[in-house]
Amino acid sequence: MSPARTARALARETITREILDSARARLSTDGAAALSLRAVARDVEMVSSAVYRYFPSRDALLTALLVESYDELGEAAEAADAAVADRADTAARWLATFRAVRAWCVAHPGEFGLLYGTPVPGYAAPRDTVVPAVRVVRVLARIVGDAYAAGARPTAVPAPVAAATADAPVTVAPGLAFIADQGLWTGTDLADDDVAEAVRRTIIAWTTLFGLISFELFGHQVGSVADPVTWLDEVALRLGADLGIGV
Amino acid sequence: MSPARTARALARETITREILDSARARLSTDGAAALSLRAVARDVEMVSSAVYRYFPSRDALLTALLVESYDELGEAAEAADAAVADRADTAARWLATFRAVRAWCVAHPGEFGLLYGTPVPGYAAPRDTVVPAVRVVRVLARIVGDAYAAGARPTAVPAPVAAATADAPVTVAPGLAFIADQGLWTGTDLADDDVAEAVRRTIIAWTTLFGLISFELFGHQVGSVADPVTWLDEVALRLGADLGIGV
DNA sequence: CTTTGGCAAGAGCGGTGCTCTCGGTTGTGT
DNA sequence: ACACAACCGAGAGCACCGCTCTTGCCAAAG
Repeated sequence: MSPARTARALARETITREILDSARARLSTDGAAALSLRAVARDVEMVSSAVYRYFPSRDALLTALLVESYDELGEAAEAADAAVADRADTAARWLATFRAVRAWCVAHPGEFGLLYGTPVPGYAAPRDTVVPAVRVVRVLARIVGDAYAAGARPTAVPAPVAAATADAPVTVAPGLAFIADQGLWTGTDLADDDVAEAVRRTIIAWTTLFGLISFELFGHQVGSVADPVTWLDEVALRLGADLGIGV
Repeated sequence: MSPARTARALARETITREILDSARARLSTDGAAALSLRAVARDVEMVSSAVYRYFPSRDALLTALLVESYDELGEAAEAADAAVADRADTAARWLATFRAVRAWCVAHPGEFGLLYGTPVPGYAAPRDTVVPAVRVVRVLARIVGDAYAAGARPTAVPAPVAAATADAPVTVAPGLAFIADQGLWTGTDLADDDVAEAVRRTIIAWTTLFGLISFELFGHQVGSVADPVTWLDEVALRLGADLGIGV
């Protein structure tokens, strides 16, 4: 960017990219926990110690991969939503987002494992990763908000749930605070109860979507789901219908 | 068992147990992928090569841990269901099972990572693991079957879902073949459509339960869910209500 | 032209899975 | 009672890993 594109800066940029690409390739074959800095070094034909000039530690490399992957996934979700021409067709946007998220994860199983799988043992993701991490659920929330602004409403709470949670405290409250912060749901004249209900179901939808993909990629669906693609479509429809999307 | 409890056989049994226990402890601290045979050897105060007398490879040790953990989790689920005195109260059994599954997973995060997290890179689970692996979902299916035998029915399919899947092939068909095989849902005079719907929702329920626990244990709920325990209760109620459990 | 600093290379430390060999112990058939 | 076989723990060794430190080269900046 700013630091005068000298030959040296350019070379550094190129090599950094090569390292990241090789690391992501290794991610899919070896898994995040077993990501080997030496193996990456061999791939880019450098000595292992040289890689440390670009990333001060294996953890730093992991963080870079984490941010890059979260951003790619979020970008894919946002692009899929934005590609639906009829902005009022929230059902189509909802389905497109579900499909795009799954498609990215299936195309990048290694990165998915890094993002949502077993945490890498001695590694804790730094703060920088939370913003890109919520991009996907932000897309979902925005679609819900648009649907409600257009008059849609969540379906009624099932009677037993309503009875059991009548005087229970709202457990999800801090939950999607950023929804309010970022004004995703302003413009909707929802009652507070409807907002709470919508937040709950949005979180459930995201949780289920993650469960679907995780089961598929980690091999827990063999013999129980014939076709993951149509299965995901159907579940997406059901979750959307609960939210009042797609009437 | 049968092979005459000689002093040697007894010692072998004891040491095998010690190795397994140490390995499971390490599982929680280091993660499944980084499980080090040398580390468990140090824990049981043996030389690493000696451990190979008990498990021919690290993979064999992993398989043993996998089977043992699946069985423990399945046992916990079955015990929770069985502990509900009023067998007709399927809602209570449903909730108890959800709670027990979560409780076991929270108490055994390392084992959970092994069972449901990122697959260990060079390791593929052998056939022996599929039987214990389905015990949990079997418990859920049995409860659903009991509810339907007592007259419960799944709630109506949301209109948009019904419309979209009207002429779509059944994608989940082979799915819970073992439900029919093991006669979990005999005694219910369900229409074929209701059976298909119930199978779908049972799978969705299990998928969502897994997603909930995974998000909680892997740190994707921070800031979005205040109290995982009451949140799980509520989601369990909702999923049960969709299935017609808990009217 | 000199100095600063980025960068590749290599040696070295302690860790890993796994194999092989060497004695000592235990169980068993004669 | 003895001998043979099976078993088992210890140790050395191989090739790999992440990471640190030192050395020396070479381009960029003054």
